[in-house]
Amino acid sequence: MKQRVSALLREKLGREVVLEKPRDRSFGHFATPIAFSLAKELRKSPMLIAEDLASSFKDSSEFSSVESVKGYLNFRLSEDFLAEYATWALENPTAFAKQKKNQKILLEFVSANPTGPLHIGHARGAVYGDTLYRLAKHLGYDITAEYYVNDAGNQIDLLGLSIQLYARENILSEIDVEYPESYYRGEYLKDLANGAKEHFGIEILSDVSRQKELAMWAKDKVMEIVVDSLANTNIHFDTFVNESGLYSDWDRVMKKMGDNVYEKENKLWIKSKSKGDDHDRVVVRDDGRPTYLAGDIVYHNQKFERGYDHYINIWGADHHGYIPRVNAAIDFLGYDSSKLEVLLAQMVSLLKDGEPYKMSKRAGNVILMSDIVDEIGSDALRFIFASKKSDTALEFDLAEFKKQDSSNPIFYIQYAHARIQTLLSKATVSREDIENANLKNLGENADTLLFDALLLPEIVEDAFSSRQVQKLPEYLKSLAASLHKFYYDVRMIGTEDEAKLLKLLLVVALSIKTGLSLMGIEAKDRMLKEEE
RNA sequence: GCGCUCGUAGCUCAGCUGGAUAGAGCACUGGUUUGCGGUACCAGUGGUCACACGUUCGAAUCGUGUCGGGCGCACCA
Repeated sequence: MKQRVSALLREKLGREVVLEKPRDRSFGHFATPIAFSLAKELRKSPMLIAEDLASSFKDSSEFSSVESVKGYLNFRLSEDFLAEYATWALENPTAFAKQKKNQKILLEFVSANPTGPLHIGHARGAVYGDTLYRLAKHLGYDITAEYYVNDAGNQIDLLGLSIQLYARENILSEIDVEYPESYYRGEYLKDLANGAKEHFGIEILSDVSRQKELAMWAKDKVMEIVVDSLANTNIHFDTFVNESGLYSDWDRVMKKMGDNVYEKENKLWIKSKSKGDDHDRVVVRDDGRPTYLAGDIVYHNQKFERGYDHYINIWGADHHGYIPRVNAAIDFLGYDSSKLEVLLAQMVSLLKDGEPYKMSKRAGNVILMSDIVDEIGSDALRFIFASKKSDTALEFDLAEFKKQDSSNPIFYIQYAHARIQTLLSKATVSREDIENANLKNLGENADTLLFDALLLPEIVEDAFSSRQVQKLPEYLKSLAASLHKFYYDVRMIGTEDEAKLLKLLLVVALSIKTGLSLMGIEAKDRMLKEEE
């Protein structure tokens, strides 16, 4: 709709026009302050310009009125235009708000180390990434969701060690097991230790020389746990790339970097400082082991060789200092680093009884994503995280998070959808009558609701292109509110307008359902009643 | 110290490519059924948009500075 209106304006004025939502709906559907910016050039008062423009739209069929108010230009779409659009949407529900973009995007997110289950901090990036993915898919982008598995390096050795330590104390009942500070703890080690015992035999639990073997087996098991808990939240990946599989390409990639790599102190460095990084960075240590960055260089080379138009990485905010060196490496490889967009998901900090609650994988007191999902459900979790702007640090109380009442708007939205289904089931007219009804002369309230429901395509486009996923839940909340209000203001069943009013509700339901599905949430047809 | 980022109602957060009286939910107060699930609706209380200066016809929004919070400043991932 908005596109249509801007196109008309562009034609008329020969320039791009900023369209905005009027503060008050009585002003119309769209508004523009264009007259203010024209005032200077034309040396006329904004009021006069707006008047002139308004009268020039008198004959257009898209608008029922175009008015100038205090220099603003307010547009009201015609009933014909809205009715036609709504009818089209109902006839093509799967095409509603869809587009066909011509761009191949690689989206990498979560990419948590396979050393333990996902905790609540990972959930934020996971929800954010998956929502972006769904939006992009709907908008017709050719997008791939990828998980980078860091299955090489110290943390994997540590996993093997941690399993053995757990087993020695709890399965082999050794006393005086000494724990280094950096080992992992947590319930999941128990399952891994028992699983290893079954798979390899009990000896592997105490044989230090087999730590590596144990770790390589365990990290795959951990990945199964991770994938499983993501799936429980409706998050799926198209591809997984293992760090350990990338190093066979090492020599070729280094050659590609040319003289941007040099040797010093028996280590290998890249000249990232010349690209704005604080220092040059080590990629291979003097004992020959590659650093974390080494893996990322090979990985990003592989990404760019696969030939996408655009790359998005979602990282935790604590990795932001890492961006310059990765960009430097991409440039050195001969690719355009501006094609890589890094989105940072800010930290999630927890409060428990009003006190900051420190999670640490190594202390074993992490709040697992799967625990929260068990407790409040995937829908509520997704809604909460998708509602927050990703670049704001988030703080919440654990108790608050567990509440399942109206303080969580997902229930409010679901209720709106369920309410519509109830009304439809009580209809005294046939489904066919409803679908064929003419959406005209609905009255002001209904007209407003219809317009709100048809706004979804703009929201989806905006939410994705600005990477501001929270715009979708915001919209759904306000649409649900409009619906609830409408329900109280207007009686539908049994009235002579029943068919067209229910058709209007079908449009609202379509928007809610489509919007929720873009957040990985399924719209409910009925709410479970409390008590029996 | 340097870099990134945030600072909007008691709380959790929207609004930020400058534009019409600063929004929502929660909390608090008071109301709403002869009407389709009251898990809802309506109304009210509550704001120097951290502070200062600047740009502008116009600033929560842009710029500079100050203060405050978070994160980073590894050959850890």
